[in-house]
Amino acid sequence: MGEAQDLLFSALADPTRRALFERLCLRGEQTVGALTAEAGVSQPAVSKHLGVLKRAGLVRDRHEGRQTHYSAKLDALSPLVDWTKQMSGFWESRFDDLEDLLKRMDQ
Amino acid sequence: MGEAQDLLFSALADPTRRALFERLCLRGEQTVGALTAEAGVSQPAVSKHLGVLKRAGLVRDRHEGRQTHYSAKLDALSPLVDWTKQMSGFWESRFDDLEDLLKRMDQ
DNA sequence: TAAATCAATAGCCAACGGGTTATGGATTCG
DNA sequence: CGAATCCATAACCCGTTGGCTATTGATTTA
Repeated sequence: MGEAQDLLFSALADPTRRALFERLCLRGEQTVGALTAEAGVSQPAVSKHLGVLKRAGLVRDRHEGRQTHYSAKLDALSPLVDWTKQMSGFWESRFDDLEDLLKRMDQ
Repeated sequence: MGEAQDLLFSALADPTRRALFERLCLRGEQTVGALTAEAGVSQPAVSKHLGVLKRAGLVRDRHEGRQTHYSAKLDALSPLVDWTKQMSGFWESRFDDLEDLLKRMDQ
């Protein structure tokens, strides 16, 4: 099915990448340098991971001078919620609340 | 963090594997042969994928004579719901209902 | 018992993914 | 202007992964 879905699931599969996304969710917008400082891998590695997250729609970037700020796009998680809902079968209504919230989160 | 979480996310990353799991969710218990018939890959490949899904806790197997029946373990998805909840930050209360349901589903 | 079927394992191979260092372009600072 | 900083890209390495065929063990069927 969805190419986007594939990007989403495989983007979240890597622990380092997931940690980056988690950090962005927890601490808000961060520069590449700040993320690199705690990532445990090199700056190019971080940049590459951020690229993958961006293509999956999980983050956005904002350029300011020579530095790039990244932030999480929480609404990108709704396809995941959607999929879980389909797998689970029933309970649509219970998920719908969350999905709406996610969609309203960033703009 | 969780080793189990890693297994879960990476198990769901592969499209073929996700399709197998989806089929088990949708159609219920299936033999390896039945799954192979529509998987588009060889029987050994299907067996290997099922092994990965099993180690991630996403499926269980039941041996009956010379054939093995696999079925989805829906409650294995709750860590995923859990994680999404954490990323979303707030709204725990809205998720709690679902999580309880998932946990009660199979045994 | 012999033949056939089912599924798991073994062994192999090509492709991919995540890591590194090196480099370059853009921007800020002295 | 020259030096330093920030980040992205390039080039490369190597371990992992997903696929295949061949085989084997177990069970059913003839």
